[in-house]
Amino acid sequence: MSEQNDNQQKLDFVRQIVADDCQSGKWDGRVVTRFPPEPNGYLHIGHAKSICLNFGIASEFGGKCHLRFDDTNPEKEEQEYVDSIIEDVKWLGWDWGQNLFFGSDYFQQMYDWAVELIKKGKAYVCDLTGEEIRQTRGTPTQPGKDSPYRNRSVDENLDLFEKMRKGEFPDGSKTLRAKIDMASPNFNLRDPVMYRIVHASHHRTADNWCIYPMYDWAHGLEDSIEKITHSICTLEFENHRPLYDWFLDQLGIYHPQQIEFARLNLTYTVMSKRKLLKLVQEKLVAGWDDPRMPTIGGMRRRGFSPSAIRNFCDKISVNKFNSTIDFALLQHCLREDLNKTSPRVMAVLNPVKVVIENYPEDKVEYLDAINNPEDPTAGSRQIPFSREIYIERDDFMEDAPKKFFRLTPGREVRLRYAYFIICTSVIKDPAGNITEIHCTYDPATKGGDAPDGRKVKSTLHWVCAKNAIDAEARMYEHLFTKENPDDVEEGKDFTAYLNPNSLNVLSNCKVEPYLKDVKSLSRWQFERLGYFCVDTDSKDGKLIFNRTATLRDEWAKIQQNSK
RNA sequence: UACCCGGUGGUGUAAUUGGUAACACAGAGGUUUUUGGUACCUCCAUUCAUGGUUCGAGUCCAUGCCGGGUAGCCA
Repeated sequence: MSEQNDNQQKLDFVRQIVADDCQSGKWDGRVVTRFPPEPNGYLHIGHAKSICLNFGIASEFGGKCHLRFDDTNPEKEEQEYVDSIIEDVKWLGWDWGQNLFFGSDYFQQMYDWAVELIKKGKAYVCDLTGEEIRQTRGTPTQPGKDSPYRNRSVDENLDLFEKMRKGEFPDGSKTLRAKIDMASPNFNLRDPVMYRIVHASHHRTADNWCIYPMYDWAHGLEDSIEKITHSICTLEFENHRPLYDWFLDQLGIYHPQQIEFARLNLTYTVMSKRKLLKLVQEKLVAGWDDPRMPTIGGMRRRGFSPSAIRNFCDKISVNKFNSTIDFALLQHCLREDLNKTSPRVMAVLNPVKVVIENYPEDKVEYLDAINNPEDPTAGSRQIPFSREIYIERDDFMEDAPKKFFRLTPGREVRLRYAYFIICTSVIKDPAGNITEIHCTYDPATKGGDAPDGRKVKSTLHWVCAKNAIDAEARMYEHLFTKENPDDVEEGKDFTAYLNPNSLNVLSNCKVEPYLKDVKSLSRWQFERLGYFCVDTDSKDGKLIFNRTATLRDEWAKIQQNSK
């Protein structure tokens, strides 16, 4: 058993079940879980919760976790999704070893078991149309009606089922149904469909099959074949568990335990595949990996690290009731990791030129800058300094309120790793916009400390004008303005709450020359601004950064509160 | 109005399984600081309601209230 359990750390209810089973020897000490995505879309942060749960349990209890594609619906599934899912799970840092499986590999076995159920008189071929099945299913308060085909003979069922498989019937003309109880209070037991006829080519089995198993029939069999011990799924399958159990019991085959947990909800985001697809299709975002999307691909491109996501999944734990996690918790996990791992660098997003009047015209000197104060092994680098530099426009105010500590006429501030400067004058264009700020510097403060011990209230980041590299920064905010975009008013849909400011492109940024050869997707902290990640669109000569997250910002809070 | 599941601070999870509500996030205030970052400190709930069992209930029982899920030939 794992260290975590030896230490008697709090176990969530799923892990508690697994721990109890290990203790009682229910599965002979085996722990086998699985992550079973349908390859019909991209993975998102909600899937990450499930992935971390299943792979996490396997690794903590010395078991295995299978990656299994539940590919039983050829009309929706594609190889492209299989590839992206594999990439995403790997990126998150999980390893399934040899245990990569596909539900479609079990089609023959499933078929044979269906035949067995027919022989036992537990399944029948039904000629009702979809509409008729719906009409005879009954309502919550009324039982359904038996299908007129319910009592066909075993031989007839066997014959018809074989013909279904051979392609002798058109799509939708017949189904194979389990013969259970049309009066069951649980709809799932009102003679559920096991097979439907679909003449569609499957991404793996091509045209070998024209009948495809339904989820309820297929899923338990897949679990059984793979000798899964704990089949963990989301809450909406709770009502399906009796059916999961029924199929396995009728067949008398290996029977895993299904356990349901609540799916993840996050403030300011939508999680359903349908809604995410709509955002992509209607071009409300740039694609599945748009950095504003909660998809794993989007988050990767935004600059999230796998460990930030995994820590987040640990912290939220799992439970059986619906809850909505504050986006701020995700952000906290992100910053916690990025703070420790991201090299610091200086970049000016919204530049204004500063001329240091008493600094020699042609001089360039190199100053020592620490790469990461949280990580001594990250070392330091040399940054160029000269008479003209850029600072952030927001770091200067002509008429500053008392709580503004930054540059303002007559006040001394520090340029990080460089010198103290004092603003002496401001140059404006005819329209009144500031074009240059003139300052003087104190040569004795080189490196950022005054030998006489005098202090300054603030430190500014800057970039040497002569050596600066141009860059673009894509500034992101929440995709939605509303905490719960799913909570819609009459006549609106969730897209009504899209944040018009969710993307703001700054194309005139200046970054220090150290960033010349950055690698795609590398993560940096721009001092005093936030964490940034090199976008996949970034090229030599055209640097593009995505703002992953801002730093916590006291000054922004003060401004906000004074409004 | 059928069946299933669930209710602990603003949010998310804990509570030695009946022993006197803990941790984290958010928020507020403060200390430190060459990032208004980081780190650190302080403050912020008597557990949906009402009854009951008990020396003792967030934990057990009853009733009620509230929330979620379920009527695809989707998963």
